[in-house]
Amino acid sequence: MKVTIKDIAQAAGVAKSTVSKVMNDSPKISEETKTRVRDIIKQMNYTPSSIATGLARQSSNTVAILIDMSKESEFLNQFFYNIIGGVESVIGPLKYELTIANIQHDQAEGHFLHRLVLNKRVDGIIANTSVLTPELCAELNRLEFPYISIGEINPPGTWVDCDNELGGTVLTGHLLEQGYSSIAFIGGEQNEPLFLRRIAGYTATLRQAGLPVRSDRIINGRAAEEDGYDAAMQLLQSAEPPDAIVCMSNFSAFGVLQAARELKVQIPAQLGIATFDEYPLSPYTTPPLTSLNMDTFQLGVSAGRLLMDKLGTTVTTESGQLLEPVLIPRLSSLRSSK
Amino acid sequence: MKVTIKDIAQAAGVAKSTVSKVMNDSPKISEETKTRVRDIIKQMNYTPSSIATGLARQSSNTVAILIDMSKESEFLNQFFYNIIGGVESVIGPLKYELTIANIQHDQAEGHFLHRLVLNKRVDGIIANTSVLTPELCAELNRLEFPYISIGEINPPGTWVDCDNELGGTVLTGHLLEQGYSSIAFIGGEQNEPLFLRRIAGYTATLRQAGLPVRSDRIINGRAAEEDGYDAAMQLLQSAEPPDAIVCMSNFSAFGVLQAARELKVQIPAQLGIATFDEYPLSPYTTPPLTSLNMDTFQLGVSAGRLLMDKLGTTVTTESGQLLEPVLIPRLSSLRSSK
DNA sequence: TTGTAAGCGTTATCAC
DNA sequence: GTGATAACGCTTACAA
Repeated sequence: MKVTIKDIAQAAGVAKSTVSKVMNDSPKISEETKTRVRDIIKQMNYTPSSIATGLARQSSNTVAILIDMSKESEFLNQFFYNIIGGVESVIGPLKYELTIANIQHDQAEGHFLHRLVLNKRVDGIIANTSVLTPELCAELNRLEFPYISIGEINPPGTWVDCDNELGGTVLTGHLLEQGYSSIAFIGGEQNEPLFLRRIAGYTATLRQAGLPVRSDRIINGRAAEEDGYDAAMQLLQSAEPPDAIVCMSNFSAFGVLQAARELKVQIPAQLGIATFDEYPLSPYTTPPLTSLNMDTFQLGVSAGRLLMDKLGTTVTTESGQLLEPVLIPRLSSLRSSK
Repeated sequence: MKVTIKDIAQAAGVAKSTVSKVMNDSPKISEETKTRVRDIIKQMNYTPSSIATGLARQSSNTVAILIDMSKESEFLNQFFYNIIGGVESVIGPLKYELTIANIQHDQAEGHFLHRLVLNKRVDGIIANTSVLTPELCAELNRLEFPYISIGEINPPGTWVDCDNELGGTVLTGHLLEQGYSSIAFIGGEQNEPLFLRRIAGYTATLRQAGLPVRSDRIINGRAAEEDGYDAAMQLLQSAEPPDAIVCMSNFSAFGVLQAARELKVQIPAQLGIATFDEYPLSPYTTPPLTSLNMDTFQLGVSAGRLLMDKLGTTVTTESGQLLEPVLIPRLSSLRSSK
């Protein structure tokens, strides 16, 4: 039923190795036999078994994106889906396959290190920092196994990330430009690196503008609607309410919108809102949200390229690993036009 | 460097075949040797090469989800992302890997039939009807290659789908219950199967309620905001405007909200809105949208189960392939409480 | 330029 | 119970 290299060899009256060389377009085979063998290959509709090839070549031509699906917040992030597309767009044309692996099932023996790496099931890995713990990175380094981290990691490791500090700068700067002067920041989790980066940009921008950085204007919490609502309520009802808020996510921002609506605070007149992340809902809230788009597809592209580089498939790769975010100004923060 | 079955055999002083049997927990091996060999395996940190195993067993323990990333509308649908999660959740524990393949690059020789199927790279395939054309299904049937379609296909093929007709019924029924009596339907593409199913439910429900089905109340178009806006404008400014609208998507619905706002039509008092699909934005529009949630994660689970069944890995599978949608009533259609 | 033969790391079929 | 040995389908020196 299935046709193998042997069948082709026989049909063409040549050795298996010759067929193999023809398949790989070796220069040591005469054009004559090449075309002859190729004809037969077409005729018999032969496709080499990638498993056998993999065994012989000691590689699988596959890379994995690791995801922790147990973390809903992470899995549900459409963010990852875009990364998948970005990675695929660079590795696909290079004849690599993409497998998506959930690290959740990975108890002891089922650990992805075994299931995918030692296994030789994949040639390289892409994952974010919550999966790629320092210990894992150390292990992968020791094994000299190629991997790319989404999010900054320690030196020997290669990573890509969105420039979150710049993001904090851009959002804060935008609000300042719009004439807001008392800007709060909400929705970050205390010591989370993501928050720290973003708040750094926020802080630096305020300082540079000669404005004070007040700790009572920075409210930590989850990046969820309720937390955004609570934070906004607290801020807006304080003695000196801010006149603008930078939010960690669209959901936080929606909570702020809700609070403002209830307190009859006019947006953008009395309160400006600008938020990280461009979710599909950003344009559809009332008013639409000024948001900062991080091109996660491009993030996947960068990660894919870096990985392909490591795998020796030469691709022109930019050395910079930080992607610039793009501000999308919408009504929630535009009062200069008034 | 890398440790193979041979190394273990030598270290344990047994034959390779014995080690293999131990790995597969064959009953013909004494507990004694089993534990001895296992100890060595642990010690030497041995993991069998899945490529070699694949070659020997003639299977890859991998299934693919095919996506056409060139169709933005399709790729961007977070819908697919949930399916991925659903599929993974059933095949993962069964030691299958998941690969995501883009059929876009598949010109001639690069066609996925070669790249994945004839290739033996994957043991089974899951894809939606836009990828699984009748010709492809025929070919796969001929090859007796296992595949599951997301969306109904012809007889020999196995498929899963959301019950879109029931969806049409539920949404229309809900609006009727809320006291609306003149219900329009917008956003479907003329002959698209998805639209036909949904409109069938809508039509049947109206008929059953003794209401007329008026063709001027059914407006086709893309499921995008602008189209929804245009359709709503047209309907609401007509001689006999409807008092409720069923939308094909959240985006259509947002267009309707926009139009209603401009025309000062009160929602839900003067106009009820209910829509297919529960996007993250549904709860955040003004007012929040009554929407119909299709559990696409569960769709992936069903597809995964059916495929595992075909691959002989017995899993308890429900025979029904239609998933029931769940109505999430929100303010945009609730006037009975008033 | 083409053919021979030895791997690649498992599994599976028989003997023992 | 355990061990040779032949597949599995392809690649790759090394010969010819």
